[in-house]
Amino acid sequence: MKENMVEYFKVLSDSNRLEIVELLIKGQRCGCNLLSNLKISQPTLSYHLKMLSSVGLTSVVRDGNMINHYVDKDKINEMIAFLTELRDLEETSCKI
Amino acid sequence: MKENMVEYFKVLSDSNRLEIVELLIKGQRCGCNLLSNLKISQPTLSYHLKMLSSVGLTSVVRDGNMINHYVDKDKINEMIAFLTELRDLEETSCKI
DNA sequence: TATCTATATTGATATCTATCTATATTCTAT
DNA sequence: ATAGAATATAGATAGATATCAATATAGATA
Repeated sequence: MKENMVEYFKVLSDSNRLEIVELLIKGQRCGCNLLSNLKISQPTLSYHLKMLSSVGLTSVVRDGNMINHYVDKDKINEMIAFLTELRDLEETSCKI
Repeated sequence: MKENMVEYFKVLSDSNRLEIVELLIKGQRCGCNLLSNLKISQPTLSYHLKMLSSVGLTSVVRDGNMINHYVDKDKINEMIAFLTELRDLEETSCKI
């Protein structure tokens, strides 16, 4: 669980990738569409999309020439659950 | 807001730092205490603690020789709020 | 089959990151 | 004032990261 979180945080800790997720969460899009909304080259976009899918934050579905990407909201929910549990960990006096 | 999130994600995207946050969230601790719970050198710990506090995820309070660190739970709540809003962004048909 | 479009890969590179050892600083207490 | 403990800084380094231009691949269609 925690190792997954480190991966998710790492993948979301880039402004272009976070932007991509914000675009995709509203509905699936192809790379060419994303490209027109970002200021990066096509190979760089391809690299970021691979990072996102490599940890499962996004998945793809082919549609002819285009490959549509979409966000796996379950992964977002996992992050929310993790942070909520973290926040709610009880204080203890056992520190050693 | 979003730029803050990129920073928070970046800072939490390291297993040692996430471990530190998990330890601190249960109550404030000094560096020497953290050190005994981690497998890193003292300068490396100092570096990580600085990263955490530089984005405001932690703060410090001096207690004699020791410096106690604690997590700012408001920042965790900000992350939860951001991810929740992200997840709940409505789908639209306007993709361009 | 030839070509066009969308996407992926390669190779290069500049910058950033995590880590260490060695040393310095800061504060307390003797 | 000196010594000890906790913490910070400096300098070095191996490895990771984001980026690009150039090129390759895959699928659709004329």
